[in-house]
Amino acid sequence: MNVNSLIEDKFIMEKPRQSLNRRERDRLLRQADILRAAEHVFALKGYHEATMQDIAKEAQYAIGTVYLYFKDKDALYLSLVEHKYRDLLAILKEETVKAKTAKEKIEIFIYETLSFFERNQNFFRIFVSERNKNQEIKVGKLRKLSVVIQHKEFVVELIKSAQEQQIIRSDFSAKQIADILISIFMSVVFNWFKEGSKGIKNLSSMSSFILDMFLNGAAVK
Amino acid sequence: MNVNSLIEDKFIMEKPRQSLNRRERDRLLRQADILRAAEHVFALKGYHEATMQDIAKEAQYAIGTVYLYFKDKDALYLSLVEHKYRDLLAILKEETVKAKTAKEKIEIFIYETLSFFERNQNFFRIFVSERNKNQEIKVGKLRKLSVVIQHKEFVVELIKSAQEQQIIRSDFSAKQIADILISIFMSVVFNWFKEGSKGIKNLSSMSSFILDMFLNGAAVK
DNA sequence: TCAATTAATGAATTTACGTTCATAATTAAA
DNA sequence: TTTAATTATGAACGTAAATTCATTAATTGA
Repeated sequence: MNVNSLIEDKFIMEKPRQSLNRRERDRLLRQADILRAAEHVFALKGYHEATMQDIAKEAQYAIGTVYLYFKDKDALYLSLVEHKYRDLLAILKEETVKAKTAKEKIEIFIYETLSFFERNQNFFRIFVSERNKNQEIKVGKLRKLSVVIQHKEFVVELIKSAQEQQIIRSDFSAKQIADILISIFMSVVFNWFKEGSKGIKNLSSMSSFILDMFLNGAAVK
Repeated sequence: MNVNSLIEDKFIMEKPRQSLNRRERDRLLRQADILRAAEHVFALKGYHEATMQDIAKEAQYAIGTVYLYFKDKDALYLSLVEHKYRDLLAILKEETVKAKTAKEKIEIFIYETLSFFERNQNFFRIFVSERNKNQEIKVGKLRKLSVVIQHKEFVVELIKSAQEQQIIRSDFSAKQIADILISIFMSVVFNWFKEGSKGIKNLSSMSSFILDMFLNGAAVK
């Protein structure tokens, strides 16, 4: 073992490492392809009625290929939900720190979430059904993802600090009120999507409607 | 054909009619058994993960028997949803006519719906998922039931008359606001069930919380 | 260019139901 | 009690979808 052989070795080692990295990149791109297709199909049909064949077709791969990238249907679905929630949470955290008051934070939360769903309409349907899954006693085989829980906790924290700042009523738990905020939000977004081209509301006016409804309710003042 | 033969005929006709009625009664009782079991299983597992075997077992019948009473899984599910919605709607209509103002009607609506779901906790889960089905683009094979639509329309009418009486804001459609009311309602009921024995709130206090939240929002006044 | 390695394919297999149906048990009629 | 009619049963069947795997295609390295 002379110096040369060591250099040689290192050189040899480097190459596979390089090509492995490229492979990994390609692999991720293809995974992303499949995730995009899955998002579309799951949103359209829901978890149970979406088939792996549907997803493979949408992604323009053979069905076997899908299984090279995801262990099974479950893993594919969970990976999808996880990625999207992660993106959403990252945005929310990044944007809300900029605000000073709790009320501003809630405003930003609503605006950024709306804007996220405008860009990810398909995911909105998955978000809704994922949220309902939390509400079932028996969640089938699909485990509750930690990002989903983190997202929920994030909203609860927003409300909690608003309660501390006397902006939100404290006669009910932050959890209860956070759920109500999300409920109102989903109801409005759903109607927005349903109306489609007709009721093109801009994000700001929708944000303020949701905030107004949440803070002040539906009564004539 | 003399008079006697006519009388004889009538007598002969009567008997089968009688026994048919008893049979029908028995049949309905057994159907009700199966519906009860189905309600339990569908609530626990959701439509897709509930199996006919599960339902048969819960009802303590063999699987073949279930098919003597319901054409298929779909028919069983739809029959269940239809029965329950019918009951709920009947109560709501009966009770709300008693009120004079639109606000009173909304109060009664909330109270009676809460009280219905207290008696039909299993059905609440089905109600929630049925409601989300309406929100899907592609509803699979399960058709949208007219009772479900009627229920929705009922709520919209409540809001519409409240808008006419200047109780509810009119800057958004009755439909939009009705959806928000239902959303808030479901969120609160869900939390109520989840808390279980801990947070035993009585119906009246919950009703007034929902109404207060809906009319006045979450802000500190 | 030519192995050799890696990735893609989709037919074949497995599995999990929904649904049917020949058989048995029960009830009613004679 | 015997026979006929009705109801219940669950093993067997069919189907659709998830998953696997032998084969083929593409890529890489020498």
